[in-house]
Amino acid sequence: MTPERNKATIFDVARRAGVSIKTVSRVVNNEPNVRQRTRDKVLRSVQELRYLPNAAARELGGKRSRVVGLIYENAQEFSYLNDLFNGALRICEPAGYTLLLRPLTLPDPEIIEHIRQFALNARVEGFVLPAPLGDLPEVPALLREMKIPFAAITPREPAPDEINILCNDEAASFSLTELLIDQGHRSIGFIKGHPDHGASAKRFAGYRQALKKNGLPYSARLVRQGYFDFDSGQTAAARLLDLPQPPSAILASNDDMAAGVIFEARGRGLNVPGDLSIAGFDDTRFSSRIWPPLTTVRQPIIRMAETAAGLLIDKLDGSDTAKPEAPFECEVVIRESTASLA
Amino acid sequence: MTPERNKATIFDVARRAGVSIKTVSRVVNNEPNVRQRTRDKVLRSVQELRYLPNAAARELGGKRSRVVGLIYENAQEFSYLNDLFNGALRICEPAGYTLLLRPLTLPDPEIIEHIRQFALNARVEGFVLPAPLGDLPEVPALLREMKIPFAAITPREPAPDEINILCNDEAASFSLTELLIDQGHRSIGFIKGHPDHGASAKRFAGYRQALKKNGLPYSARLVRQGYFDFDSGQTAAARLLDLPQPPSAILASNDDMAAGVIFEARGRGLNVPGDLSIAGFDDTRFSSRIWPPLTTVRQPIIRMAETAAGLLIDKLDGSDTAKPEAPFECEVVIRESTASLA
DNA sequence: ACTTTCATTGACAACGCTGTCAGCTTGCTG
DNA sequence: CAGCAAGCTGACAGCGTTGTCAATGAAAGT
Repeated sequence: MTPERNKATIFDVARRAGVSIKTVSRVVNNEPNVRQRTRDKVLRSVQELRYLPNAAARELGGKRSRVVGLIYENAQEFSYLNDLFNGALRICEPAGYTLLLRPLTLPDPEIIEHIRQFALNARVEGFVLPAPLGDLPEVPALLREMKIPFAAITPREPAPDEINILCNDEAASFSLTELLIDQGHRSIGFIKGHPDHGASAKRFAGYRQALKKNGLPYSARLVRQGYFDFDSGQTAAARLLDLPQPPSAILASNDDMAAGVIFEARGRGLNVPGDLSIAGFDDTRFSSRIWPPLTTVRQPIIRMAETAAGLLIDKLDGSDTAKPEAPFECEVVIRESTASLA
Repeated sequence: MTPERNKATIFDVARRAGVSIKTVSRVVNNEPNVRQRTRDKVLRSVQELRYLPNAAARELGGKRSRVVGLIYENAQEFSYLNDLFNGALRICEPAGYTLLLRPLTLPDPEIIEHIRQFALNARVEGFVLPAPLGDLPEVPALLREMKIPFAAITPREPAPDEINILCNDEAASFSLTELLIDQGHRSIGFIKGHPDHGASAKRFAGYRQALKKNGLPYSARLVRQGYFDFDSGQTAAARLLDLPQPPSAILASNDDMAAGVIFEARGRGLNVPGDLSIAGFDDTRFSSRIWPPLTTVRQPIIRMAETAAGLLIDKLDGSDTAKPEAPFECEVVIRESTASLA
C-alpha cells in the first residue's frame, strides 16, 4: 500500500555534507547567509542523494503549505479552463507549489461557505481567481477577510495592493465592431454577456463606441441580453432575426452564444455569412471547427494565467515586486463567419 | 501572509472530551475499539471546536498523504476531462482525499519519468488512469513497480487485483452501425480512432460485426485511419468522399473527428444528412451544438470516474471489497446528423 | 474468588522540517 | 591589536498527528 518513497532526509544530506540540518534547510530554501562553498557542498549531496524535501514536514514545521487554489465556475468554457489551468500549472510546478482545482456551481447561495471550506481543508495559501468568480464582490471580500492573497483575472478595477490581470476587452470589441462596419454592415445586432461578468459591460461598451465613432445610430432593439451560454445565444438570435428589419450581422459576447446564433440561422435556412455575418469572443477550441469557422477575439489566457500565478507566488514568497501589469492585448481572428455585405 | 487557520488541535479536543489524544485520533479515523459512549463524547467536542485534523501532521505521523492523482493526456477532449475530474472529485473530496491533476503531453519520450516525478513530488498514493494513458503499457508497469495502486478507465483486459473500469464500446458501436443500416445505408464509411487507444479497436470491431450480422460486405476502402482529432477526421472524410463511389454515411470513432467530417462535407457543399449521414462517439459538449447536431454515443464518464475513484479509495483505505465491476452501458443518442437514405 | 482474555485507553516516541537564538568567524575600524 | 559589527553556522525546541506498546477495565471461564 505504501509506495516506494524517497528515502533521504535532511539529516542524511547534512551528514554527507558535514554540516547541520539547518544549513541544509537554508540552502534548499535559498536563504541568504550561507557561504558559497558551503552551499555548493550541500547542493552536491542533495543531488547525490536525490534528496526531496518532505512536504508534510515542511508544512508542519514552517506553516507554509505551498498550495495555490484555482476556483472556477463549473459551467465555464472548458478550453478557457484548460488554458487557465495549464498556464497556472506551468508556473506553480517549477516553483514548488501545488495547484489545486475547485469547481463551483453558480448560482450557489452557499458559495462563500464552500470556498471557505476549500481554503481551510486544502490549506490554500493563495488563490487564482478567474472571472466570473472574481467579479462577485463577496469572493474577494471573503479572501480579504481570511487574509488569503489572490490574483484576479477579471476586468475589474484593480484594488491597491491586489493582483489583477486585465485584458483590453473593450478595445477588442471596438475593433471587431469596426471590422463589421468596414465590411459594409449598417445594422449590427449585439448579444450581451452575462450581467455578472465584468467582461460583459466592457464588450458592450466597445460595441457602442465603434458605432458612435463611425456615425451609426445605436438602437436598443438590436441589443439582446444573453448569458454566455449556447441556448441564450440562440434565443437572442431568434429575437433579432424575427425583427421586421433584422440585422445583417450579429456580434455575440462570446463564442458559445455565437454558436447558438449560427445554429439558429442555419435552422432558418439562412446562409452564413451570405445572409448573416456572425462574430463572437474567446476563440474556444470549437470556434474554428464549426461551420463556418467563427470570426472572434482571442485572449492570451495562458499568458494571463501564468502572470497571475507568477505574481501570486512572488507575493506568497515575500519577494514583493508589486508592479502593476499592463493589460494584455486581445487579438481579432478573422474567419469565414463574417463577410462583406453584398 | 499566513491565512487565518483553524486553531483547534487534537489536544484541545482531547482535553474537552476528557480523553487522550490517541482516543481522539481513533475516533476521527473511525478505528475500532472505542466504546460508543466515548466515541460520542469525542465527536461532540470535535463538532463544538470545529476541529479539523491537520493534514500535514497527519501525513508526517502516519505516512499517508491522502492524495489521489489524475493524470491525463492534455490533448484530450475537454468535456471528457471535465466529467472525469468532476466525477472523481465528487468521491475524493468527501472521503478526505485531495485530487491532483497532472496533464501530460503525448508523445513524450520522458513520460514515465514525468509521471514518476509527479508521483514522488505530490506524494500520490493512488492514480486514476484514464485512456489513453492507461492503454500505454509502460504506465501501468511503472505504477506497479512503484507499488502505487491505480484505477484504470480504459477498455483493456482487467489484470487480476487491479481496478479497471470498462464500458461496452463495442456493443455501442454495433448499435450505431445498425442504426445506419436500418436507415437504409449500404455503404458506410468508418474512421478509426487513434491506434494507441484501446477504444479504437473495440469501436472498429463493433462496426465490422454489425456489417457482418446484416449481411453487408466489408470493404477496406471504406475504412480510414484517424487519430481522434478534428483534422484527421476531416482528412479521412476527404479521402472517403473522393472515392468513385463515396459512402452515404460515415461513422467516426469520436465526435471531434465527426465534426471534421461535417466540416469537410459542408466545405464541399454537401447536405448533411441529406447527402451524407454522419455519426460519432462520445457526445461532447459541442456535439449537440454544431449544425447539424450529431448522432453519437454517450458514455457515462462521470459515473465511471466516480466508480474508479471510489474503488481506488476503498483499496487505499484497506477496505478491500474487490468485486469486479460490470462494464458501464453506453447510450446511442440520435440527432439530426443521420437520416434515412432517400 | 481467581485467573484468563480481550476490548478499551493512554503515555510517549517518532515523523522531517523550520524558527529561534546563541555562538563562532570574519573583516573592519580606529 | 583590541573592539565591534556583520556574516555564518549549529543546537534544539516545536509543529500536530499516528504508531507502538503497555496499562487498565470488564467479561468470561474455572
